[in-house]
Amino acid sequence: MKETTLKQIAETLGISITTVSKALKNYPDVSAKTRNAVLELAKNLHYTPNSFAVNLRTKESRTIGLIIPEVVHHFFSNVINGIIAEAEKHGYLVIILQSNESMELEKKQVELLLNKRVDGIIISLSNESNGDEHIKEIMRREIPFVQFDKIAKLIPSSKVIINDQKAAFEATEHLIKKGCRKIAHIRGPVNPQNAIDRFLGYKKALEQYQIPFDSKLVYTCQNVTFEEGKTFAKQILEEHPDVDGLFVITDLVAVGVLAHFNEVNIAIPEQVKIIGFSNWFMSQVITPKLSTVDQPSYEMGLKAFELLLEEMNARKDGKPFVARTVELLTKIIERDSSK
Amino acid sequence: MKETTLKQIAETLGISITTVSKALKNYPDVSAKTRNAVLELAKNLHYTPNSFAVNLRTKESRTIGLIIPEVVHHFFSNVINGIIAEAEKHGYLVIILQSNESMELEKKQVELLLNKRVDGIIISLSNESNGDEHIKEIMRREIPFVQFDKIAKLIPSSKVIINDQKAAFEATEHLIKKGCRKIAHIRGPVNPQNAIDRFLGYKKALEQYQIPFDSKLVYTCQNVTFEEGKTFAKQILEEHPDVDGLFVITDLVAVGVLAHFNEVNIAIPEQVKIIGFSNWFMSQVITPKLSTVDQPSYEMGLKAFELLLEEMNARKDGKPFVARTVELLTKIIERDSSK
DNA sequence: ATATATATCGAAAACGTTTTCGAAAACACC
DNA sequence: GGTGTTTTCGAAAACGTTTTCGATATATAT
Repeated sequence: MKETTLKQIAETLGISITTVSKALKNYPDVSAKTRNAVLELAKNLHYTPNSFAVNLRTKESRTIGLIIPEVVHHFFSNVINGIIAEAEKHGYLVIILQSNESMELEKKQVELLLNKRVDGIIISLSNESNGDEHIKEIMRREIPFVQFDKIAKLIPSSKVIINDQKAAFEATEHLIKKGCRKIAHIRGPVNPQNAIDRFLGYKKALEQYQIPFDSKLVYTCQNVTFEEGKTFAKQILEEHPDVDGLFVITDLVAVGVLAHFNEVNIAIPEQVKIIGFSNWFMSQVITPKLSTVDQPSYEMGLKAFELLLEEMNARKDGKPFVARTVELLTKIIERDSSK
Repeated sequence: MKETTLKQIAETLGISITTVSKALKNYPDVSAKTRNAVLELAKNLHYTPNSFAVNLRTKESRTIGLIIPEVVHHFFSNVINGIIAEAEKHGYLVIILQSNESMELEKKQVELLLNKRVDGIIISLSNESNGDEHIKEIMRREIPFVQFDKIAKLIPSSKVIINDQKAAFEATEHLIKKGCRKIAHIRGPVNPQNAIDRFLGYKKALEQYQIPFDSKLVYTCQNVTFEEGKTFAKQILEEHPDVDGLFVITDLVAVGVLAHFNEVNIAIPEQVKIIGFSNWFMSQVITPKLSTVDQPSYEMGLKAFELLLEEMNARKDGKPFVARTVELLTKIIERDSSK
């Protein structure tokens, strides 16, 4: 029941371990005869190289690490999908860790991956995190490293992002063009770059169309949940019953808003028009169907791995590597909630 | 920029590698003085053991493999969540692979994981798969192995399941008790055990309440998608306009059904009552809210890892190991679609 | 025949750790 | 000062692979 090794093959064939290894790896300096003998015996014994030994020798494991805030999340699970698909295509496996939006956990997990000596790391920062020591440590060790979506701008790694500010601008503009004049914004938490950028985009759109900005109309999520959407919907109705437009940080929260509005019979889109962000699946299923900003999640994962692969290959060949930032395009999707 | 090794520490301290190793692992046969010297130097040099070498020496990697049909799936992403949370707690990392419901891919991925020499494997079978050679190979090699949800009954590994037949029975019974007398069933694909069991549960409930079973009322999914739900909804209305109850293999498809019924203004639950399966998040968000069967997905992941850990530990200690099957409880959730 | 080129092989080092086992040193006791 | 015990250390093997480099052996050319 023992695993087959090069040694065993060598001994039964009466040749050296070296030759067996070379035969299996198609080195030119082994005769066709011995090569065939080795290949056949290896096949019969179901030989597969011991990856632990290969890792030690070659100093790489063909495994990368991925840290994301939440697995159960339409956007992130699509990204995961893109990453593992592309990674598998290139012979890499993916270890997935979840930071639960906690900086402390994220720190531990970076450490775990570094100790594990993965060949590269892809990360989307937790809301609490922003280019802290553990992220810098990755750069210091020169581990191939890609950030996506929630990034630390100042860390000079490769990045895959969308233009959050532009997308938010367009979403807000969409509401304005539909006739909204008093537009509230439910924004994400204070820290994450994309929440900030989306807020700025919202503000910029108001400016451009000469609608006065009112900070009272901006509500800030803590946990970015369905329940928060419901709560804010209620609060908005109480504090600003004349709001006629609403741009929400993400569909999950927007759906919470819709749920509450439905409960209290607010007419949508007649009284209030709503647009979300990220194009979650359920947004096309809810009544009324939610307008949103489409974000190419699968493609983001794919690109993130591509960039990582670039860096891994460059470093292997000792070539200089310059970080790249890829910006993917978003698209306004108009549905019933803003008609 | 080189990594610190035991050798370096040993040389700068003028002692042997052996002693350094022992000091770091708290062996009793090293004096307090040398131990402290080692510990301090190790800390200063940021020493972390080279996991590749440790893997080779100890023959374990503290990494497990997980193969699931689809990452972007409410049920499965919750399971992933449970598994990686529990694994991390016990110092294990998780490599995730996705079979895309393809047996061919699943086969390749099992091979990948075996070659990688993971310490254990957790799997939920693809629809095309059912205890074929690649699964048997895992057992043959005596790799710790747990199946969950979509299992091959005849493979004697540990398993985490729900009682699909009983749950389906209860779902159907629920419709009957609400007054339904002509109940259709949209079932899953032909192969998977849980689709079969749910179908059997449906049939059994009809029998028990003396409602004649009619195979014309059973529709079989190919891909288990939202679109399929819409298609079947249309088909059912055409072929059996007097259907008054509908039990659907999973919420995603049931939501598709609801979407079509909403479009053509079928009154739900008045004309047709519907119940789904798995309690997807969106089911409480759609109008009308979908009744369903709650399935403890996170807990399934957690239990799956627990069982795997049991086997990994037993095998490490050379103890005999007997596979266990854990059955988790389901619960009918009554919402508006079956009121 | 000699010299040169080519084809085929294997010894050995290296990757960095863990663990066994024996040796040396220190201590205790009478 | 001899004997026995305990403490502390290190040599060496082992895990299984990859790769360098030198050694043969064979073929080619002069």
